[in-house]
Amino acid sequence: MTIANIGVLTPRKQEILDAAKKLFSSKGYVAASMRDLAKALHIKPASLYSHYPSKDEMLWEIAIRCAKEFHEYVLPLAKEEASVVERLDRMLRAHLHMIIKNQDASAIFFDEWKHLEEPRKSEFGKQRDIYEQAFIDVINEGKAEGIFRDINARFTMFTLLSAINWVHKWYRPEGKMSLQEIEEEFSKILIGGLRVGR
Amino acid sequence: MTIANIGVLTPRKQEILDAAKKLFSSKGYVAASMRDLAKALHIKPASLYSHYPSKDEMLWEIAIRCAKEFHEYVLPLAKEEASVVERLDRMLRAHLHMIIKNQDASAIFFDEWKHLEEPRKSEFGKQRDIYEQAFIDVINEGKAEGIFRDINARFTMFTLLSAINWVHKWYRPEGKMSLQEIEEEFSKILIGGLRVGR
DNA sequence: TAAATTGCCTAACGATCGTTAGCTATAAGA
DNA sequence: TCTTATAGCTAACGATCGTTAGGCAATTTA
Repeated sequence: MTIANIGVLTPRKQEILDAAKKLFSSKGYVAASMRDLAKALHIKPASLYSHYPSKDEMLWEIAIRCAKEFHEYVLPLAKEEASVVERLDRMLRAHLHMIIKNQDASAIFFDEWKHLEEPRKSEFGKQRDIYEQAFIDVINEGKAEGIFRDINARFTMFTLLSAINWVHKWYRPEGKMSLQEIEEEFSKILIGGLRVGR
Repeated sequence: MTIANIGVLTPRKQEILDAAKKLFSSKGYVAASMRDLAKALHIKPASLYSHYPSKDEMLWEIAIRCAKEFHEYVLPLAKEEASVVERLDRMLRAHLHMIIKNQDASAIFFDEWKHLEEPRKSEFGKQRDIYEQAFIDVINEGKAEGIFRDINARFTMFTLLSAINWVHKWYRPEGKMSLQEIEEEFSKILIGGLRVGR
Protein backbone atom coordinates (compact mmCIF):
# COMPACT_ATOMS: atom_id res chain seq x y z
CA MET A 1 0.00 0.00 0.00
CA THR A 2 1.53 3.25 -1.09
CA ILE A 3 0.05 6.67 -0.68
CA ALA A 4 -0.72 6.94 -4.38
CA ASN A 5 -3.30 4.19 -4.49
CA ILE A 6 -5.43 5.02 -1.50
CA GLY A 7 -9.02 4.44 -2.56
CA VAL A 8 -12.14 6.47 -1.98
CA LEU A 9 -14.40 5.38 0.84
CA THR A 10 -18.12 4.84 1.10
CA PRO A 11 -19.78 7.95 2.56
CA ARG A 12 -20.66 6.15 5.76
CA LYS A 13 -17.17 4.69 6.07
CA GLN A 14 -15.83 8.22 5.72
CA GLU A 15 -18.12 9.51 8.45
CA ILE A 16 -17.01 6.81 10.81
CA LEU A 17 -13.37 7.47 10.00
CA ASP A 18 -13.82 11.17 10.65
CA ALA A 19 -15.36 10.50 14.03
CA ALA A 20 -12.58 8.05 14.87
CA LYS A 21 -9.92 10.53 13.79
CA LYS A 22 -11.39 13.17 16.05
CA LEU A 23 -11.67 10.78 18.97
CA PHE A 24 -8.24 9.18 18.58
CA SER A 25 -6.56 12.55 18.34
CA SER A 26 -8.29 14.02 21.36
CA LYS A 27 -8.29 11.11 23.78
CA GLY A 28 -5.46 9.09 22.32
CA TYR A 29 -5.87 5.81 20.47
CA VAL A 30 -5.36 3.58 23.49
CA ALA A 31 -7.69 5.49 25.77
CA ALA A 32 -10.40 5.86 23.15
CA SER A 33 -12.54 2.74 23.11
CA MET A 34 -14.71 1.34 20.37
CA ARG A 35 -17.62 1.95 22.71
CA ASP A 36 -16.69 5.64 22.92
CA LEU A 37 -16.57 5.83 19.15
CA ALA A 38 -19.92 4.07 18.77
CA LYS A 39 -21.48 6.47 21.24
CA ALA A 40 -20.19 9.45 19.28
CA LEU A 41 -21.83 8.02 16.16
CA HIS A 42 -25.05 7.08 17.98
CA ILE A 43 -24.75 3.45 17.01
CA LYS A 44 -23.90 0.26 18.90
CA PRO A 45 -20.28 -0.84 19.23
CA ALA A 46 -20.81 -4.04 17.27
CA SER A 47 -22.10 -2.04 14.31
CA LEU A 48 -18.65 -0.60 13.75
CA TYR A 49 -17.52 -4.01 12.62
CA SER A 50 -19.86 -3.89 9.64
CA HIS A 51 -17.49 -1.26 8.27
CA TYR A 52 -14.04 -2.04 9.62
CA PRO A 53 -12.73 -5.41 10.76
CA SER A 54 -10.69 -4.05 13.67
CA LYS A 55 -9.68 -0.98 15.61
CA ASP A 56 -6.15 -1.25 14.26
CA GLU A 57 -7.50 -1.23 10.71
CA MET A 58 -9.28 2.02 11.46
CA LEU A 59 -6.13 3.61 12.87
CA TRP A 60 -4.27 2.51 9.78
CA GLU A 61 -6.85 4.00 7.41
CA ILE A 62 -6.71 7.24 9.35
CA ALA A 63 -2.93 7.35 9.63
CA ILE A 64 -2.19 6.64 5.99
CA ARG A 65 -4.69 9.28 4.91
CA CYS A 66 -3.12 11.82 7.25
CA ALA A 67 0.25 11.00 5.77
CA LYS A 68 -1.21 11.50 2.32
CA GLU A 69 -2.49 14.94 3.26
CA PHE A 70 0.93 16.05 4.50
CA HIS A 71 2.70 14.59 1.50
CA GLU A 72 0.45 16.14 -1.10
CA TYR A 73 0.37 19.54 0.54
CA VAL A 74 4.03 19.95 1.40
CA LEU A 75 6.30 17.82 -0.77
CA PRO A 76 5.60 19.40 -4.19
CA LEU A 77 7.04 22.64 -2.80
CA ALA A 78 10.48 21.03 -2.63
CA LYS A 79 10.67 20.98 -6.41
CA GLU A 80 9.32 24.40 -7.26
CA GLU A 81 11.46 26.89 -9.07
CA ALA A 82 12.80 29.03 -6.31
CA SER A 83 15.90 29.46 -4.19
CA VAL A 84 16.77 26.88 -1.55
CA VAL A 85 15.95 29.25 1.27
CA GLU A 86 12.65 30.13 -0.31
CA ARG A 87 11.70 26.51 -0.87
CA LEU A 88 12.59 25.45 2.64
CA ASP A 89 10.69 28.41 3.96
CA ARG A 90 7.62 27.46 1.92
CA MET A 91 7.83 23.86 3.05
CA LEU A 92 8.02 24.82 6.70
CA ARG A 93 5.13 27.23 6.33
CA ALA A 94 3.04 24.61 4.56
CA HIS A 95 3.91 22.10 7.27
CA LEU A 96 2.81 24.63 9.86
CA HIS A 97 -0.38 25.29 7.93
CA MET A 98 -1.25 21.62 7.94
CA ILE A 99 -0.69 21.41 11.67
CA ILE A 100 -2.83 24.39 12.48
CA LYS A 101 -5.62 23.86 9.97
CA ASN A 102 -5.83 20.15 10.57
CA GLN A 103 -4.99 19.51 14.18
CA ASP A 104 -6.61 16.09 14.24
CA ALA A 105 -4.40 14.90 11.42
CA SER A 106 -1.35 16.28 13.19
CA ALA A 107 -1.99 14.33 16.35
CA ILE A 108 -2.30 11.13 14.35
CA PHE A 109 0.70 11.88 12.14
CA PHE A 110 2.97 12.70 15.07
CA ASP A 111 1.77 10.68 18.01
CA GLU A 112 -0.89 8.05 17.50
CA TRP A 113 0.65 6.14 14.59
CA LYS A 114 3.00 4.49 17.06
CA HIS A 115 0.13 2.36 18.29
CA LEU A 116 -0.22 0.67 14.92
CA GLU A 117 0.50 -3.03 14.95
CA GLU A 118 3.14 -4.53 12.75
CA PRO A 119 3.63 -4.65 9.85
CA ARG A 120 1.58 -1.52 9.44
CA LYS A 121 3.70 0.42 11.88
CA SER A 122 6.80 -0.19 9.76
CA GLU A 123 4.91 0.64 6.62
CA PHE A 124 3.83 3.95 8.12
CA GLY A 125 7.41 4.58 9.17
CA LYS A 126 8.48 4.34 5.54
CA GLN A 127 6.04 7.09 4.61
CA ARG A 128 7.37 9.29 7.40
CA ASP A 129 10.90 8.67 6.15
CA ILE A 130 9.95 9.82 2.68
CA TYR A 131 8.44 12.98 4.11
CA GLU A 132 11.44 13.75 6.27
CA GLN A 133 13.89 12.97 3.49
CA ALA A 134 12.41 15.72 1.35
CA PHE A 135 13.42 18.24 4.01
CA ILE A 136 16.84 16.69 4.38
CA ASP A 137 17.40 16.95 0.64
CA VAL A 138 16.62 20.65 0.56
CA ILE A 139 18.83 21.31 3.55
CA ASN A 140 21.67 19.45 1.86
CA GLU A 141 21.14 21.52 -1.25
CA GLY A 142 21.52 24.62 0.88
CA LYS A 143 24.70 23.26 2.39
CA ALA A 144 26.14 22.47 -1.03
CA GLU A 145 25.41 26.00 -2.15
CA GLY A 146 27.09 27.38 0.95
CA ILE A 147 23.92 29.16 2.05
CA PHE A 148 23.37 27.02 5.12
CA ARG A 149 26.06 26.32 7.67
CA ASP A 150 27.86 23.00 7.71
CA ILE A 151 25.40 21.06 9.76
CA ASN A 152 24.01 17.56 10.09
CA ALA A 153 21.06 17.74 7.73
CA ARG A 154 19.09 15.02 9.44
CA PHE A 155 19.60 16.65 12.80
CA THR A 156 18.54 19.98 11.38
CA MET A 157 15.41 18.51 9.89
CA PHE A 158 14.48 17.10 13.30
CA THR A 159 15.13 20.44 14.94
CA LEU A 160 13.03 22.38 12.48
CA LEU A 161 10.09 20.01 12.38
CA SER A 162 10.19 19.41 16.13
CA ALA A 163 9.91 23.08 16.89
CA ILE A 164 6.94 23.37 14.57
CA ASN A 165 5.29 20.11 15.50
CA TRP A 166 4.92 21.15 19.09
CA VAL A 167 2.55 23.86 17.95
CA HIS A 168 -0.33 21.43 17.82
CA LYS A 169 0.07 20.91 21.56
CA TRP A 170 -0.41 24.51 22.54
CA TYR A 171 -1.97 26.37 19.61
CA ARG A 172 -5.60 27.36 19.96
CA PRO A 173 -7.33 29.38 17.24
CA GLU A 174 -8.74 31.79 19.82
CA GLY A 175 -5.24 32.45 21.22
CA LYS A 176 -3.23 35.63 20.99
CA MET A 177 -1.01 34.82 18.00
CA SER A 178 -2.34 34.72 14.48
CA LEU A 179 -1.19 32.10 12.02
CA GLN A 180 0.69 34.75 10.09
CA GLU A 181 2.55 35.91 13.19
CA ILE A 182 3.54 32.36 14.02
CA GLU A 183 4.76 31.82 10.48
CA GLU A 184 6.90 34.93 10.55
CA GLU A 185 8.46 34.14 13.90
CA PHE A 186 9.32 30.60 12.92
CA SER A 187 10.77 31.78 9.67
CA LYS A 188 12.98 34.30 11.48
CA ILE A 189 14.18 32.03 14.25
CA LEU A 190 14.57 28.79 12.37
CA ILE A 191 15.68 29.83 8.92
CA GLY A 192 17.61 32.73 10.39
CA GLY A 193 19.57 30.40 12.64
CA LEU A 194 20.45 28.20 9.70
CA ARG A 195 22.11 30.77 7.52
CA VAL A 196 25.83 31.39 7.50
CA GLY A 197 27.49 34.74 7.69
CA ARG A 198 26.61 36.41 10.89
CA MET B 1 2.68 19.44 47.59
CA THR B 2 5.49 21.55 46.29
CA ILE B 3 8.73 20.31 44.87
CA ALA B 4 10.66 21.49 47.91
CA ASN B 5 9.09 19.08 50.37
CA ILE B 6 9.27 15.83 48.47
CA GLY B 7 10.27 13.20 51.00
CA VAL B 8 12.75 10.36 50.78
CA LEU B 9 11.37 6.93 50.00
CA THR B 10 11.92 3.52 51.55
CA PRO B 11 14.56 1.61 49.53
CA ARG B 12 12.00 -0.86 48.26
CA LYS B 13 9.56 1.91 47.38
CA GLN B 14 12.34 3.52 45.38
CA GLU B 15 13.08 0.28 43.54
CA ILE B 16 9.46 -0.12 42.59
CA LEU B 17 9.26 3.49 41.47
CA ASP B 18 12.34 3.08 39.31
CA ALA B 19 10.88 0.03 37.62
CA ALA B 20 7.60 1.84 37.09
CA LYS B 21 9.36 4.88 35.66
CA LYS B 22 11.19 2.70 33.18
CA LEU B 23 8.05 0.84 32.22
CA PHE B 24 5.79 3.87 31.95
CA SER B 25 8.32 5.72 29.83
CA SER B 26 8.89 2.84 27.43
CA LYS B 27 5.40 1.44 26.97
CA GLY B 28 3.40 4.46 28.00
CA TYR B 29 1.40 4.76 31.19
CA VAL B 30 -1.88 3.55 29.73
CA ALA B 31 -0.43 0.55 27.97
CA ALA B 32 1.74 -0.50 30.91
CA SER B 33 -0.31 -2.58 33.29
CA MET B 34 0.23 -3.22 36.97
CA ARG B 35 0.71 -6.85 35.99
CA ASP B 36 3.54 -5.86 33.66
CA LEU B 37 5.15 -3.90 36.44
CA ALA B 38 4.79 -6.75 38.93
CA LYS B 39 6.37 -9.13 36.44
CA ALA B 40 9.35 -6.81 35.99
CA LEU B 41 9.83 -6.82 39.76
CA HIS B 42 9.26 -10.59 40.09
CA ILE B 43 6.39 -10.13 42.51
CA LYS B 44 2.64 -10.59 42.27
CA PRO B 45 0.46 -7.67 41.11
CA ALA B 46 -1.38 -7.40 44.42
CA SER B 47 1.92 -6.93 46.26
CA LEU B 48 2.36 -3.56 44.63
CA TYR B 49 -0.48 -2.28 46.74
CA SER B 50 1.51 -2.84 49.91
CA HIS B 51 3.62 0.10 48.72
CA TYR B 52 1.36 2.37 46.70
CA PRO B 53 -2.41 2.70 46.96
CA SER B 54 -2.99 3.15 43.23
CA LYS B 55 -1.41 3.32 39.81
CA ASP B 56 -2.18 7.01 39.61
CA GLU B 57 -0.33 7.58 42.88
CA MET B 58 2.73 5.91 41.39
CA LEU B 59 2.58 8.08 38.29
CA TRP B 60 2.28 11.12 40.50
CA GLU B 61 5.30 10.16 42.60
CA ILE B 62 7.30 9.59 39.45
CA ALA B 63 6.14 12.73 37.70
CA ILE B 64 6.74 15.11 40.59
CA ARG B 65 10.21 13.67 41.10
CA CYS B 66 11.03 14.09 37.44
CA ALA B 67 9.88 17.69 37.66
CA LYS B 68 12.12 18.12 40.67
CA GLU B 69 15.12 16.83 38.75
CA PHE B 70 14.56 19.26 35.90
CA HIS B 71 13.94 22.16 38.26
CA GLU B 72 16.99 21.60 40.40
CA TYR B 73 19.32 21.01 37.48
CA VAL B 74 18.22 23.80 35.18
CA LEU B 75 16.56 26.65 37.03
CA PRO B 76 19.50 27.82 39.19
CA LEU B 77 21.34 28.65 35.96
CA ALA B 78 18.86 31.44 35.26
CA LYS B 79 20.24 33.46 38.16
CA GLU B 80 23.96 32.93 37.69
CA GLU B 81 26.21 35.86 37.05
CA ALA B 82 26.59 35.86 33.30
CA SER B 83 25.18 37.55 30.24
CA VAL B 84 21.64 36.84 29.10
CA VAL B 85 22.84 34.93 26.06
CA GLU B 86 25.22 32.88 28.17
CA ARG B 87 22.56 32.05 30.75
CA LEU B 88 19.97 31.04 28.17
CA ASP B 89 22.62 28.96 26.45
CA ARG B 90 23.50 27.23 29.71
CA MET B 91 19.86 26.58 30.51
CA LEU B 92 19.20 25.04 27.13
CA ARG B 93 22.29 22.88 27.38
CA ALA B 94 21.32 21.73 30.84
CA HIS B 95 17.82 20.98 29.63
CA LEU B 96 19.31 18.96 26.80
CA HIS B 97 21.62 17.18 29.23
CA MET B 98 18.69 16.12 31.37
CA ILE B 99 16.86 14.78 28.35
CA ILE B 100 19.76 12.74 27.08
CA LYS B 101 21.13 11.51 30.39
CA ASN B 102 17.74 10.75 31.83
CA GLN B 103 15.51 9.66 29.00
CA ASP B 104 13.00 7.97 31.27
CA ALA B 105 12.42 11.17 33.19
CA SER B 106 12.01 13.07 29.93
CA ALA B 107 9.25 10.81 28.68
CA ILE B 108 7.36 11.28 31.92
CA PHE B 109 8.00 15.01 32.08
CA PHE B 110 6.86 15.61 28.51
CA ASP B 111 4.30 12.97 27.70
CA GLU B 112 3.02 10.72 30.44
CA TRP B 113 2.06 13.33 33.03
CA LYS B 114 -1.06 14.04 31.00
CA HIS B 115 -2.54 10.77 32.22
CA LEU B 116 -2.56 11.98 35.81
CA GLU B 117 -6.00 12.31 37.32
CA GLU B 118 -7.23 15.57 38.72
CA PRO B 119 -6.33 17.41 40.85
CA ARG B 120 -2.82 16.07 40.42
CA LYS B 121 -2.76 16.87 36.74
CA SER B 122 -3.37 20.55 37.46
CA GLU B 123 -0.83 20.49 40.24
CA PHE B 124 1.76 19.10 37.89
CA GLY B 125 0.81 21.75 35.35
CA LYS B 126 1.72 24.42 37.86
CA GLN B 127 5.21 22.98 38.20
CA ARG B 128 5.62 22.96 34.42
CA ASP B 129 4.51 26.58 34.31
CA ILE B 130 7.19 27.54 36.84
CA TYR B 131 9.80 25.77 34.76
CA GLU B 132 8.73 27.39 31.52
CA GLN B 133 8.40 30.81 33.09
CA ALA B 134 12.08 30.77 34.01
CA PHE B 135 12.93 30.54 30.31
CA ILE B 136 10.41 33.23 29.42
CA ASP B 137 11.96 35.57 31.99
CA VAL B 138 15.44 35.19 30.56
CA ILE B 139 14.18 35.72 27.02
CA ASN B 140 12.38 38.87 28.14
CA GLU B 141 15.57 40.08 29.75
CA GLY B 142 17.33 39.60 26.43
CA LYS B 143 14.59 41.53 24.66
CA ALA B 144 14.83 44.39 27.15
CA GLU B 145 18.56 44.56 26.58
CA GLY B 146 18.05 44.61 22.83
CA ILE B 147 20.08 41.46 22.36
CA PHE B 148 17.18 39.32 21.21
CA ARG B 149 14.76 40.35 18.52
CA ASP B 150 11.33 41.66 19.41
CA ILE B 151 9.55 38.38 19.73
CA ASN B 152 6.77 36.75 21.72
CA ALA B 153 8.75 35.34 24.64
CA ARG B 154 6.29 32.58 25.41
CA PHE B 155 6.24 31.51 21.80
CA THR B 156 10.00 31.54 21.70
CA MET B 157 10.24 29.42 24.82
CA PHE B 158 7.95 26.88 23.22
CA THR B 159 10.01 26.87 20.06
CA LEU B 160 13.29 26.41 21.85
CA LEU B 161 12.15 23.71 24.23
CA SER B 162 10.13 21.93 21.57
CA ALA B 163 13.10 21.59 19.31
CA ILE B 164 15.14 20.15 22.14
CA ASN B 165 12.43 18.02 23.66
CA TRP B 166 12.03 16.03 20.50
CA VAL B 167 15.55 14.71 20.98
CA HIS B 168 14.34 12.10 23.43
CA LYS B 169 12.28 10.58 20.62
CA TRP B 170 15.18 9.95 18.28
CA TYR B 171 18.42 10.18 20.25
CA ARG B 172 20.21 6.91 20.95
CA PRO B 173 23.57 6.87 22.75
CA GLU B 174 25.03 4.58 20.10
CA GLY B 175 24.04 6.99 17.33
CA LYS B 176 26.30 9.11 15.17
CA MET B 177 26.12 12.41 17.00
CA SER B 178 27.81 12.98 20.33
CA LEU B 179 26.15 14.99 23.06
CA GLN B 180 28.65 17.76 22.53
CA GLU B 181 27.91 17.95 18.83
CA ILE B 182 24.20 18.13 19.50
CA GLU B 183 24.76 20.87 22.05
CA GLU B 184 26.80 22.95 19.63
CA GLU B 185 24.34 22.63 16.79
CA PHE B 186 21.39 23.58 18.95
CA SER B 187 23.28 26.51 20.32
CA LYS B 188 24.08 27.74 16.85
CA ILE B 189 20.67 27.27 15.30
CA LEU B 190 18.47 28.26 18.19
CA ILE B 191 20.41 30.99 19.93
CA GLY B 192 21.78 32.16 16.60
CA GLY B 193 18.28 32.60 15.23
CA LEU B 194 17.24 34.64 18.23
CA ARG B 195 19.86 37.33 18.01
CA VAL B 196 19.30 40.60 16.25
CA GLY B 197 21.66 42.21 13.80
CA ARG B 198 22.12 39.97 10.85
C1' DT C 1 -38.93 -8.97 -9.17
C1' DA C 2 -35.12 -11.52 -7.23
C1' DA C 3 -30.57 -11.00 -5.37
C1' DA C 4 -27.06 -8.63 -3.23
C1' DT C 5 -25.32 -5.03 -0.50
C1' DT C 6 -25.50 -1.83 3.28
C1' DG C 7 -26.32 -0.64 8.00
C1' DC C 8 -27.50 -1.63 12.40
C1' DC C 9 -29.21 -4.58 16.01
C1' DT C 10 -29.09 -7.94 20.52
C1' DA C 11 -26.40 -10.86 23.16
C1' DA C 12 -22.46 -12.47 24.66
C1' DC C 13 -17.49 -14.42 24.80
C1' DG C 14 -12.93 -14.43 26.51
C1' DA C 15 -9.33 -11.50 27.91
C1' DT C 16 -7.43 -8.02 30.61
C1' DC C 17 -7.71 -4.26 33.67
C1' DG C 18 -7.07 -1.86 38.52
C1' DT C 19 -8.02 -3.11 42.83
C1' DT C 20 -9.50 -5.38 47.40
C1' DA C 21 -9.79 -8.71 51.30
C1' DG C 22 -7.47 -11.30 54.16
C1' DC C 23 -3.48 -13.81 55.29
C1' DT C 24 1.63 -15.08 56.50
C1' DA C 25 6.56 -14.42 57.38
C1' DT C 26 10.42 -11.68 58.61
C1' DA C 27 12.98 -8.03 60.78
C1' DA C 28 13.59 -3.98 63.62
C1' DG C 29 12.43 -1.04 67.60
C1' DA C 30 10.27 -0.41 72.35
C1' DT D 1 9.53 -10.06 74.68
C1' DC D 2 5.88 -7.70 72.60
C1' DT D 3 4.79 -4.51 68.91
C1' DT D 4 5.05 -2.45 64.69
C1' DA D 5 6.49 -2.02 60.03
C1' DT D 6 7.88 -4.16 55.89
C1' DA D 7 7.08 -7.23 52.08
C1' DG D 8 5.00 -10.57 50.05
C1' DC D 9 1.22 -14.10 49.05
C1' DT D 10 -3.65 -16.40 47.11
C1' DA D 11 -8.02 -15.62 45.42
C1' DA D 12 -11.20 -13.05 43.48
C1' DC D 13 -14.43 -8.95 42.31
C1' DG D 14 -16.43 -5.82 39.13
C1' DA D 15 -15.49 -3.15 35.20
C1' DT D 16 -14.09 -2.57 30.65
C1' DC D 17 -11.94 -4.06 26.57
C1' DG D 18 -11.96 -5.68 21.39
C1' DT D 19 -14.50 -8.68 19.07
C1' DT D 20 -17.86 -12.38 17.19
C1' DA D 21 -22.25 -14.83 16.00
C1' DG D 22 -26.35 -14.45 14.07
C1' DG D 23 -30.34 -11.94 12.67
C1' DC D 24 -33.38 -8.10 10.66
C1' DA D 25 -34.83 -4.20 7.69
C1' DA D 26 -33.95 -1.06 4.02
C1' DT D 27 -31.86 0.11 -0.21
C1' DT D 28 -29.57 -0.77 -4.51
C1' DT D 29 -28.43 -3.62 -8.38
C1' DA D 30 -29.16 -7.29 -11.90
